[in-house]
Amino acid sequence: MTARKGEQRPAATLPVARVWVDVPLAHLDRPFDYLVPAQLAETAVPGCRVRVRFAGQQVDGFLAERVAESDFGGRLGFLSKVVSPEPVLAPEIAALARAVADRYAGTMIDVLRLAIPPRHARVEAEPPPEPSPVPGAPDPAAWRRYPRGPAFLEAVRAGRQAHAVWQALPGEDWPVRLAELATTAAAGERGAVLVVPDYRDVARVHAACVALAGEEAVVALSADAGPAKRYRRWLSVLRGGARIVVGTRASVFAPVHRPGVFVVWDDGDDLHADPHAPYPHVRDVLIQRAHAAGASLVVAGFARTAEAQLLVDSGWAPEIVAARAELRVASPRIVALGETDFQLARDPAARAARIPTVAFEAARAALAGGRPVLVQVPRGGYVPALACQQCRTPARCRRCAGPLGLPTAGRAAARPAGDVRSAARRAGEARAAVGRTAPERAERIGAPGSLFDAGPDEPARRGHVGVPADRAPGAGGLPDAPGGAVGRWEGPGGAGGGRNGTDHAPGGADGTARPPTCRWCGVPDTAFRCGACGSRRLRAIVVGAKRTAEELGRAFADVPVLSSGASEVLAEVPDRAALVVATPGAEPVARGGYGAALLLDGWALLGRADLRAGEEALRRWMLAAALVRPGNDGGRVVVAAESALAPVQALVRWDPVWHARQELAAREELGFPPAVRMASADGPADALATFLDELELPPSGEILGPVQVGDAERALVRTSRKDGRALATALATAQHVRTARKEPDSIRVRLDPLELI
DNA sequence: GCAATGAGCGTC
DNA sequence: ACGCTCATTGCT
Repeated sequence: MTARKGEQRPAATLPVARVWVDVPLAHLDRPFDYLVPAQLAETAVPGCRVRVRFAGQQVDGFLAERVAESDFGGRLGFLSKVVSPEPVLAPEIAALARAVADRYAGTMIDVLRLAIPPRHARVEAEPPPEPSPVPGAPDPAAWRRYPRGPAFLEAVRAGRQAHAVWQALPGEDWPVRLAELATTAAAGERGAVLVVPDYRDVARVHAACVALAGEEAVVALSADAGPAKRYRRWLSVLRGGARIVVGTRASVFAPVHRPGVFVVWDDGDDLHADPHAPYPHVRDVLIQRAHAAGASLVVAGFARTAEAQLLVDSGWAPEIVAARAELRVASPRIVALGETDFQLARDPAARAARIPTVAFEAARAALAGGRPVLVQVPRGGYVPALACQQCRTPARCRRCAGPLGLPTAGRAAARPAGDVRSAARRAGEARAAVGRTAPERAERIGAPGSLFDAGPDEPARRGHVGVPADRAPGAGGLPDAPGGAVGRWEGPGGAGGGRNGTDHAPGGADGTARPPTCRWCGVPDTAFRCGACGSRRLRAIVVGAKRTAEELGRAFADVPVLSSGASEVLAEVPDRAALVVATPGAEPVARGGYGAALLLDGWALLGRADLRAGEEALRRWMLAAALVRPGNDGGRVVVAAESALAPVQALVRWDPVWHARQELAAREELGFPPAVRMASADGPADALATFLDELELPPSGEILGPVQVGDAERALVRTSRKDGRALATALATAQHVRTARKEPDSIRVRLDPLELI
């Protein structure tokens, strides 16, 4: 397949190959043209892997397309070699990768690295699989518990495009529901991609799909398989053998033929955010892909994210939720125990474990009935944040609403407030809040003209503009706003004096010498006052529930204790009396359902220095509580958290929709994603400063920070949603400039990063 | 005044 | 890791 030197002649037809070269430089993120030598005319097919000479080096690349002529002015080189004629880059995936790269201010080749697994020559030489038999459509009966469920399945069956945000009932056998969706598509000779957080979920959903659609129709793609196995399975999808793909995040790019339905399960799980550049999120990629492919999409989970709520609010996706009557039948009985309700059990052993009566009794009853009891304990290693001493609402910066923390010696506290710039300020308007001392600033926060005011270019009304489901989710690429423009965003106090708006507290916050400091913008807050209850006292969140769980084991001395966590994760536990201690995300499934669950990780989850802390706590609680039997079958859940808190109320009432609405409203008020588009930029101080200087932001653009993060610095950049595309373009352009200049330092850019501190 | 040499740069 | 440009050097 190698072209020999000297005697090269271009192919007779379509002699020009457009090639994505595998170089890491942002400013080279475009195809380069090469001549196809006559002897490679047949093998140099669109989508194949090639090697080309690029700047004197041999580099890998993907052949995007063959065309008749080039518009390059200079002399073209020849392709050096066709690595393999296998067309691994399907046109659909190429378009998707381009859109994802643009959405995340990254490069095509970075996305292709995520999308296309490494080649394995021996596997490629194996004969292609037979197309799998078309399965029959499954029985949609279980979907009748959800009013719009059967209609959605019917749309998938008929090959119509439909979107949905689905909240599963507690106890729902969701792997089987996902298998039904996939098999319904496969029955119509369409493909399906089911994306789940981890390999345990892959195994469960794969088994469910095999049971419905047959072994040959389904393939499991997850990173834990070796390279040969991985490539073989992926190839079987590419070659049309398997119609249903079950996998973890990278399978969003699986080259299924004629995709009919995409599903992301538990979209709030941070495993759905790829840790490799350009850090795409499964939900975003599937929204884009479903739209481009005319396929259906389900964003699913027990809990609902603010992002999913936005899809509903904008009219992009109708919701699939059960009626309250169904929920009453399915839900375990859930109670919350705050500190005030914390009545210790009389039993001496339980007393030693500091187990409240209600929890102790719930566990005792379940164990007496021969059923396992789930005990959810926090993982170690959460960064302690500051919260209100009195009501434990996380303490937030009054200017940018970032999380407050205690500065470690010699670090973030030193950054002056003057580092904060906004596009508006650059344009010449002096803005009020910048560079003032804290009390002065506090006075100004609620006033018009603060940094958080919606600019003149923002839409005047809050709210969403609904669009028909067949409309583009965003102009020309990934949906900047699924369903178009979303209303304006404002900071604290923007509209009518919000939560933290009018505080003007004298005196120190907690009596310490070092004032609490915002982890985002670096501004110290010498006059903290809780926005929720008005208290001026702060506390650091501390955790001790792991020990509680151990002591609980002693309280039930004759019951076996099983443990599932970071070191060893159990998939399933036997259906008999046992204490199952698990960290969030590692809860084993109990076949008949747990008799009870004790959720002891409340403060650790709610106290995380993360804007998603509440949503994340609810998500993890619901995942655990969903494993418990219905209340009328004795199922009990006890959560150790203050019942006044929104996530706790949402759990007790099993109302993920109510919580998601609140969460989204709060993000709109505070100026967090998904209400705004935000990016983080990390790098050495000097390089970052230059990078930020050169950013050409849209009018709504604003820079927070930088603040010190470890050895480097981090800034946050945000714009309104409608300027999301412009933000990504600005960041990409700034990266192009840097790599073109051969700057030695690199700046890491992430859009809408999940962890924002 | 101009060839010989080398560093830097773009990259088809 | 090549081949191009452009600056510097050294010789007539």
